[in-house]
Amino acid sequence: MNKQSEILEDVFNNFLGESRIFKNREALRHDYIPDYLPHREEEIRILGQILGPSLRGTLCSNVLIYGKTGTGKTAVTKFVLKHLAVKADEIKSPLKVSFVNCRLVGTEYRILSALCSSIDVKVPFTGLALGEVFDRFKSALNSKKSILIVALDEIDALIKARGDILLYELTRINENLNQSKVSILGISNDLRFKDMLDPRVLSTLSEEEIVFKPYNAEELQDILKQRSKIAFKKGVSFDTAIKLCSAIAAAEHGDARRALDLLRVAAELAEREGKKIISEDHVYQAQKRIEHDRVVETMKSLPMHSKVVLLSIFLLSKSKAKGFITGDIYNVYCELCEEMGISPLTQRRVSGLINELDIIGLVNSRVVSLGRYGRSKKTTLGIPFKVIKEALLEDERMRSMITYAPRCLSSVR
DNA sequence: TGTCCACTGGAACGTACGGCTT
DNA sequence: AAGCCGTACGTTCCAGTGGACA
Repeated sequence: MNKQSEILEDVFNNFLGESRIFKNREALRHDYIPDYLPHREEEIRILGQILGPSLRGTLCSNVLIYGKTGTGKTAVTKFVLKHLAVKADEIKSPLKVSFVNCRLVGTEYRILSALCSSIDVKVPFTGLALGEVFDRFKSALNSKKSILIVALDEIDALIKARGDILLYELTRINENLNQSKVSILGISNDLRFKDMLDPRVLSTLSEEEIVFKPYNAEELQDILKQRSKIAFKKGVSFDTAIKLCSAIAAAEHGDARRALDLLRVAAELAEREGKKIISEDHVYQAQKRIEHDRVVETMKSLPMHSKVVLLSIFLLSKSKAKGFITGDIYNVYCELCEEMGISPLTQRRVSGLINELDIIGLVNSRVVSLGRYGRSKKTTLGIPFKVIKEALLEDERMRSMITYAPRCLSSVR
């Protein structure tokens, strides 16, 4: 066996052999639902009280659950629904529960077909009109006496993509049912979600509301500690890593998902080094890795012109100037387009593209007035220069332009 | 105090395209 | 296959604007 074969042999054995760190890697994934959810007793109790009446066969109120990402909305809901289903089974109550993630499921059709399958109605993958599926759903409900609790996770994705027609129909469904009843539980992390709704839908949907507050650093620590006990083997040292992960995540909106991701990636890095100690350094490395992956992923999905706009801002950042107005960016953009042989969009459109880049966090822009010199948006890169550079290098067309020196740059204010 | 810059951002409209219905 | 519809993306037009400067 030569040297290289030995190296690979080592690497593979590392994976095949038992992990030195992980006992149960899954426990650090954010979709893992543990038996106990720290610091969510109050929310669990409230949701339980709202859904409780369904066990007696009476209709319970519709609920809207709000909160930023990683505040435990989905976990608490799944936890309560799981216990509710178990209890219903115990007392032979005709209660059914259906949990659908609107963003993952995608289309209205698939949401409806998921609801149908939860009450044992079979519908084809495709081919039926929406109305037909809805009718089958209703008649199936009408043919038996039951209470159905429909949980729609990431409900804002449904509204943004399709408007609130399906939601409207769902909130009205009880008017046409005489045997069964349907309660809706909506989960949203977009706080402006309510503004997008038809007022009639909103008033029906939000009979009850629960708001999930972000976790603070101490609460995040408790969550990580609890998961670590399940995830890591004995003798693995993770206390300092947990403190740092919690502090980082608490500083950014108290997102438990973020904290768990950090810890998981840090642990994987430690594992790769064959260590049993997850150090602060591993956490910092993990932070970089996650940030890098996020930027590369978002950039991949960007339309070409958005990439060119981003490249323009990147090239401007290379020069000393700080904060560039739309006119400057547009000049560089036009030059790049010419150089790349594509026809440029209008300034109005580019201004819109900058706003879109701002929303996804790749750049920061704000409207400023320059007095005599007019009113414009000042834009800067929203993430470290190096990260953007790495991400741009992964795109073939952008790679060749990354060293380009725009002619118009000397005129930048 | 009024002017005027360099845009912003809303609105209406055009075009291309994919999916569904007929 | 043809027609229809909704959506995405882009253009054109234009009223509105904050504040430096004359």
